[in-house]
Amino acid sequence: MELSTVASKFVVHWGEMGTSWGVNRTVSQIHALLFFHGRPLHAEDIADTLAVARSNVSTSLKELLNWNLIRTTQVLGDRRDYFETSLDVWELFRTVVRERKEREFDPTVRMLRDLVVQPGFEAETPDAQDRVRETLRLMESLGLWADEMMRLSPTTLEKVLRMGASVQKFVRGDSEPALMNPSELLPPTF
Amino acid sequence: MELSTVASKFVVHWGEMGTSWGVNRTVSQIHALLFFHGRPLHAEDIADTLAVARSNVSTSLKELLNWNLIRTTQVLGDRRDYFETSLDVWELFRTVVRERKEREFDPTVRMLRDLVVQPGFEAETPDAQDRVRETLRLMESLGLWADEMMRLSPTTLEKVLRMGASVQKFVRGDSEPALMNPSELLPPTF
DNA sequence: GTTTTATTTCTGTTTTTACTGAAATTTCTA
DNA sequence: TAGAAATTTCAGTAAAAACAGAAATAAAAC
Repeated sequence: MELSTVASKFVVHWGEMGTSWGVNRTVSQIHALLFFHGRPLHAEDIADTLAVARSNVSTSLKELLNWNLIRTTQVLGDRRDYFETSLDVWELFRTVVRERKEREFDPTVRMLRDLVVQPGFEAETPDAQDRVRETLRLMESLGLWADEMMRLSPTTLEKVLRMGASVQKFVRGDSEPALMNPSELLPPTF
Repeated sequence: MELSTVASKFVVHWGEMGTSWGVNRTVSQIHALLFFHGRPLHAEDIADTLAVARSNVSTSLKELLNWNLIRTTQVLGDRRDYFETSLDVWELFRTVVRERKEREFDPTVRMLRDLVVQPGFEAETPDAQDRVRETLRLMESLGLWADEMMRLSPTTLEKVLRMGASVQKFVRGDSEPALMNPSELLPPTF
């Protein structure tokens, strides 16, 4: 498959940023490709389009599956696996946040919880103890908040965000606050 | 300087996580050390304590300065530079968010803005166009929101967070919503 | 202005990560 | 169940990042 200039720019940039987002270039390029293309692709197609080794694609797809960012689909009369991603950016966003929280955040919270109950902890200076406890408190608040937010439906999440930004404009007199029906805060499963 | 078991565990873990947070081990270990220790240290002291090369510390300190996570201080009668970090976790948190946003987020927003006005863009399928525009929209909302949030004082920021988590518990009937005086949402500079 | 002290820069090494291509395995098909 | 098609694993290579130690530079002291 041949990429248009626009598609190519999108995919290449996403790939470059991927490295600073904690995944390698190929992984984020593949995801960008699937997202932009909008329809399922099989591994070989991806390898051709991005000009990377077939095996590299295999590894990267497995990683994307682990991130819950893609899923496999089947095409009638074709035994190959096809891969697709959600086309809803907000859902993708939620998935990324959830996964990154689990990998990059939760382990530290556990470490801190562990630390403050260790026998040696009380021997540290009171100030150091306070700082560690404060760190734990911050991370726990943040984690709790993120969990709640990620529980919201994409639509609601978007509104909460816009409201958050607007509340402050309002207090500063820039505009009216956004209106929102609290019942929308109910999780989508309700 | 000899680290206690607790301090060591804190520093080592922070260093490990650093790699998944986009900075290298030494950089985040140094920051963890300065934070835990709570008082200014000079480069050699840091190198000794962490058992890394003096030159490595020099590079890492420069990077931490770039991140605005540490600053230099002077000690009377000592020509060496001493380094210290803010001891307020919330302020540190704000700094990290601000910096990461600038490096890992804003460039992509610019790319997307650029993309949607490129001549070739209209030639893409309507669905692909929509997805890119939606991505841009999401990132712009998120960026705006983050900017607003990071403008708040640490104390207020903490309250907003707790409130955010509590609103939803309330709608689900778990508890009363947190109370908050809207005037606290005024930026600290007011 | 020379010596001492502190810091940075630079070069080469080590370590880690990403990737390729081939081989092995699995899965389907006929 | 043999063969073909698709996928994964693996071993080796390439590329990138982190780091050490030496050399160079800068800053202060004498």
